[in-house]
Amino acid sequence: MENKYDFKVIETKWQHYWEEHGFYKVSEDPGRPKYYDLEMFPYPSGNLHMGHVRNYAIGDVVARFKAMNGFNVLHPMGWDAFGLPAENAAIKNGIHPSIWTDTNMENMKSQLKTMGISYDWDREIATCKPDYYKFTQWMFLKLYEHGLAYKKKSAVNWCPSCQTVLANEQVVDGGCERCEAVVEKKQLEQWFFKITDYAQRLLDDLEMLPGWPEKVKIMQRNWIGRSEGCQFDMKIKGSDQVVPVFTTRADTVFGVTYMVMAPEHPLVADISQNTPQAQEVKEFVERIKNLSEIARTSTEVEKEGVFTGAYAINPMNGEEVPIWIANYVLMDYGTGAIMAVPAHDQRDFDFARKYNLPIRVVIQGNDTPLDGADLTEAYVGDGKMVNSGTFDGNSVESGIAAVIAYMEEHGIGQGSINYRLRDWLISRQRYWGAPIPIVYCNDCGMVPVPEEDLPVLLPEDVEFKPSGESPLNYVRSFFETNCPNCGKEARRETDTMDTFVCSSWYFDRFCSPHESEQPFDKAATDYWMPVDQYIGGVEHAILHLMYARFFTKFLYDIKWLSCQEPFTNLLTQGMVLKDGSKMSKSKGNVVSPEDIINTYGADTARLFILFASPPERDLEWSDAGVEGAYRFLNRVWRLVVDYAHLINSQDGEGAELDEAARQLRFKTHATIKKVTDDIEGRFNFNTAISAIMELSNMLGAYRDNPQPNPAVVKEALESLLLMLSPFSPHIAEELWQLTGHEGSITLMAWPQYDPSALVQDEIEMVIQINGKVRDRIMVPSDSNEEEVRQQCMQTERIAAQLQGKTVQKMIVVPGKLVNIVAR
RNA sequence: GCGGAUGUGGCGGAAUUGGCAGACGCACCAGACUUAGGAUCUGGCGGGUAACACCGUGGGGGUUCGAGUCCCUUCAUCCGCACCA
Repeated sequence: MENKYDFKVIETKWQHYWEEHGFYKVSEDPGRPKYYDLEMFPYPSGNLHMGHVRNYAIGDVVARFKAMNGFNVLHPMGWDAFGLPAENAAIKNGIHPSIWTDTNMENMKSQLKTMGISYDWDREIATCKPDYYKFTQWMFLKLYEHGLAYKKKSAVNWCPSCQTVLANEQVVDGGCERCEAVVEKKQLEQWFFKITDYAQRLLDDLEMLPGWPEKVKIMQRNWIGRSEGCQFDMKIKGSDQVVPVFTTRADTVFGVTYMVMAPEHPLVADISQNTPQAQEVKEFVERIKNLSEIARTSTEVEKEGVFTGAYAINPMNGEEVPIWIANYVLMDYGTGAIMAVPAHDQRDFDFARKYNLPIRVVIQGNDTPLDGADLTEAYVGDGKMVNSGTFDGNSVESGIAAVIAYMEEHGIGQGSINYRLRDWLISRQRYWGAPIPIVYCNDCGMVPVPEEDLPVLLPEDVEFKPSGESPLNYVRSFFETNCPNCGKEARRETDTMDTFVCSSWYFDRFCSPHESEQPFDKAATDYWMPVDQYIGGVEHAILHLMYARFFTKFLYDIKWLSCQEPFTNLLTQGMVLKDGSKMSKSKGNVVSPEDIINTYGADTARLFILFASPPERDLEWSDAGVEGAYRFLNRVWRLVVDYAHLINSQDGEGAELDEAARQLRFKTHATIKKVTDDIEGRFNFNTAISAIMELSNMLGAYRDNPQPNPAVVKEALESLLLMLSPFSPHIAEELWQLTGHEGSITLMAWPQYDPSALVQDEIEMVIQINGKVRDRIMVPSDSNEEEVRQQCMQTERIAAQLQGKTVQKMIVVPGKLVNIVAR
């Protein structure tokens, strides 16, 4: 046959056809159910990698499948286009970040187009464009207006060699990702978003997300880290000062033998003043301050501390206990100070043993020694309170409640909840980001830029410092401005926003990407939001997904959005591996999507990547596997070509089906059922594809039939192409046309199975003896249990096996098997 | 240390509700076609055996007529968090 599968011609042809006919452009249509299908938009690094291909192939199957099932599908794509690599490229190669980014976006867009994904490109957005970041700035202003954006001095990661602040994610193993210098801590004025105000809702509303992987929800729960306890004040002996402490173990308050404050605690200098320990304390604080984040907080580091010379008073029993400062107490959790109960907290125990501090047992477990001196480790289990005055005899649980109640009654302290979650530091001392819309005026102080003055444009003409320091600090025309309030000379904020801010609301923007006066049109988000299916890498399980949820809740609160959660269903796809590890330049195991698409075509690339593994799991790249996918598409091609004469004739309509034809029809409908269930119910594209392969195999074998039934073949082939089309759309289009259909397969309805075709006259039943398969029989599918029992005893093999045995029991699983229990 | 996941042929994987372990694909072996084959088609393919028997889902134990699937225990690998009071 001269008609060969020429993917290059076919793929180009249909990509142009789809584009010319605007197939994937969508608008709101109240008459149809909507479906918002979204893949995490990429950073425009310049080239697609296999992880992208996998992500977008998965998303495209969902989009095409839903469209064929009658949904009005929104499937947009854009660019998370601000960020450090562009700036590094500028420093290294002298290319302006905007040019570098534009070039990359263009390149990746054309690569995406060769994949044949059903994007509505009219909705393309890039977060680095003023028409977008204008509204990122608007988001900032709204948060500011509602008291959720604030500035405070904070310890940040500082790279002494690059002379700049680094984001947490830019610190790799305690060093700068760019120059590997050891990162230091530095106190700087920084902008924060008050995500902690939403901690409880972010936690509670995880319950509203049954469509999210449990794993991601657990990670978020742990990250939020809610813990219930109480907070109370410890008075400083001989002073009016008090130090609040937080504990989850109020029941152990009578076991307090010392107190610990974080070295950074603001009262440390005060209380140690005029004590013999003052100098030692000062030195210790200095030393700890200069440690890197890793050296400071790692569990590997041995606990150490110094006595401050001061004493605190336990409000429950009036006892005086020494106040220490130690490296194991952190300033930014709880109150930065703890009551130490070495008998019942392992960390306190370790510390107490090291510095010979007393250990007093106040919870008596079954075998807990009463004397702290006999303990070998802290006792953290349940038990009865002892040495605790009137509270003795309480269990841990009732003791906690009783002590808190007592504290509240006597004005000592109160029940309190702490979160591990911290406010979101959004300042970046970088050029390539959305400028923070704030002006500093000597008279008016901090003044937000009025909405009508947005966007605060990034100046184009800047000079990049080799040190990495933000060029914005040197652009007078940028930072010299007038106060929006009083008109006097003022200075503009030169920090830009973390790129996670840009990606916290882009899914809203996709609903109405061309709005110029507002971030999005409420009618559009009311129609499209929330995203029905969100797909991306699990590496965003916490940061991006938490920030996006926070923004959505905030926009809901200020009545801009009608949904409280942005993503109804979440699919976290696994990584693409080669030789057992993640593809990376340093390992030299990178497979380029461009090469694969050039050699085998997009249909093959997509098919392989979806077939090789279920989406959530890691996928091992295999060149041989790609060959296999390519061969399969070639087989389908030949199959259709071979049958072309048959299906173009109209013979055989309504004719009686022989056994072979009935089997083929059964397989067709069974496959439709299976593929539909696999895609819709559980996103198992690998098994869906294997089912399509089975149908194809059966159709291939049926070619040998001397009297084929054209109607049954036609139905089988059409179903095959329809089911293949979400996975490998180009070849499906071409073969659809080749089999005499007008128009595009993309617009066709998903095939429906006919339950009556799945009814069989006879079914096979397995016969087991003592749980082992010994024979199989065909029985009429309407046989009752008694008939099956009779029949299975009569087969030769079963009769032989049962020689000399007594049948004790028979278990019949209708339609499946019979198990004969014989001894 | 805590939390989570995974473990099935030579390989990727399937078995969806406790009911035929190994679908589908790759690799491999044999055959057909052919000047040729790294194309295509047909057949085979967990171990074991002449054929049965028998053994087999990381290891050990248990529940059950029946376990890859449920329970207990243990090992290995990967991921996340990591002094969170």
